[in-house]
Amino acid sequence: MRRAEKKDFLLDTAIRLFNRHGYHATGVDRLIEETGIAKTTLYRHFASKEDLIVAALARVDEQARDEMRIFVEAASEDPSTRILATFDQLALWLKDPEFKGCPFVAAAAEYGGAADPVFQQARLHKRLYLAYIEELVRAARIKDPKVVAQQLIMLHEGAIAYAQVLGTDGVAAVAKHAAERLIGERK
Amino acid sequence: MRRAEKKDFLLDTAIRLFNRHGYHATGVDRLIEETGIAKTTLYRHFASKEDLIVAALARVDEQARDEMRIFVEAASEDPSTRILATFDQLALWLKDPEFKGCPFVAAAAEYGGAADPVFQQARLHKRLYLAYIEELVRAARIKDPKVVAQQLIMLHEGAIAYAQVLGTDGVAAVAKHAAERLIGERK
DNA sequence: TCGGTTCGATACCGATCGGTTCATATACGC
DNA sequence: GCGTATATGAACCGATCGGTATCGAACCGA
Repeated sequence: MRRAEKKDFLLDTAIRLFNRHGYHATGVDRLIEETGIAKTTLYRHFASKEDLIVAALARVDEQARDEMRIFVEAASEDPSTRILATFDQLALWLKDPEFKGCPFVAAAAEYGGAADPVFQQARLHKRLYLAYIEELVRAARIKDPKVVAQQLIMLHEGAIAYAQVLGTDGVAAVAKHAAERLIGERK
Repeated sequence: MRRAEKKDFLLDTAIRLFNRHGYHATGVDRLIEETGIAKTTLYRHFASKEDLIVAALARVDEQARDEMRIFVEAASEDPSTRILATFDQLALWLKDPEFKGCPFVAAAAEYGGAADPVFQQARLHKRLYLAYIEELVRAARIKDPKVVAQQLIMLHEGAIAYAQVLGTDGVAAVAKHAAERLIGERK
């Protein structure tokens, strides 16, 4: 395995473990045991566990927003339909057996200091996500795009939290119906 | 300080520390240092840290739902207005400088196993909260009360997550406007 | 083939984790 | 006033935490 491959393998495994057990609960020893990669190698790629977490979040952010963008663009050309398609992509995520709630919200909860790099990375993701949704809303020529984008994000986040604690059955579809009501007759 | 007082003091302090730093990150040693109560005494009241967490969550659940019920009943007699009042109570919570996101969602994230007592306590709270909202929706004679209650819960949870990561300014009001749209013309 | 350099596995570091043991202090029944 | 039961604090437990030092192996151009 090459250098860069090892780094990616570490990150992917870390993401899996962090999602499954949480950030504090996932020890560095566990990660090196799971990957078979030496601790020294890990610390050559990442200065600290915090650094690793930030890198993992950045990777998840990139993947998640890419997948969403690709899905939405493939779903439809109609701007309003594209907005609703975000909830179909959400449904795919919730159905994943590895789904355990939003990694960014969890990270923000475990590293709550506003100055904490982990928290800032989580906030960055949400900002970028919000900006993307707002972009979709503007494309649909909906009034008050900022407010509507916030409301759509809330439906996303709410569906994720609901699914995490109470179960995923039909949650995304229910959120999608709410979104239809929010963006309908509002141009 | 009497026995029962010590137990309450332990629980209240634990709740504060758990909210501020997370569950794994808050050590038992830190809690006993903060309260000045001996570790032996703590373990006489609670069998384990997990037991303490469950008790803390149960206490927060009780307090949160009581406060919401009292606020809503004082706000109005009109069922629809009462539904919207839940977002005003939410606004109060978000404004609290100690606010750090939903303690139950955080607990569910850190103790993700569905069989984990901590997770089950978190789920119990959400179930009771959902049941209360559904009760309000039924009182307002709104169609599809189960679905609408789910959507309102999603707005609550979404507003909480949004506020936790991106800031609290005006979030509850924006969620309230979305709720108005969801329950309007739907009887 | 050699000398030098980078790399990785192991053993180890002090600190802290959740939890327990035990000896002492205190309160209370007789 | 005395003996007993209970509550307490402090010292301690093995395990694990994030992070390092050491030392041998693999690899490099010459």
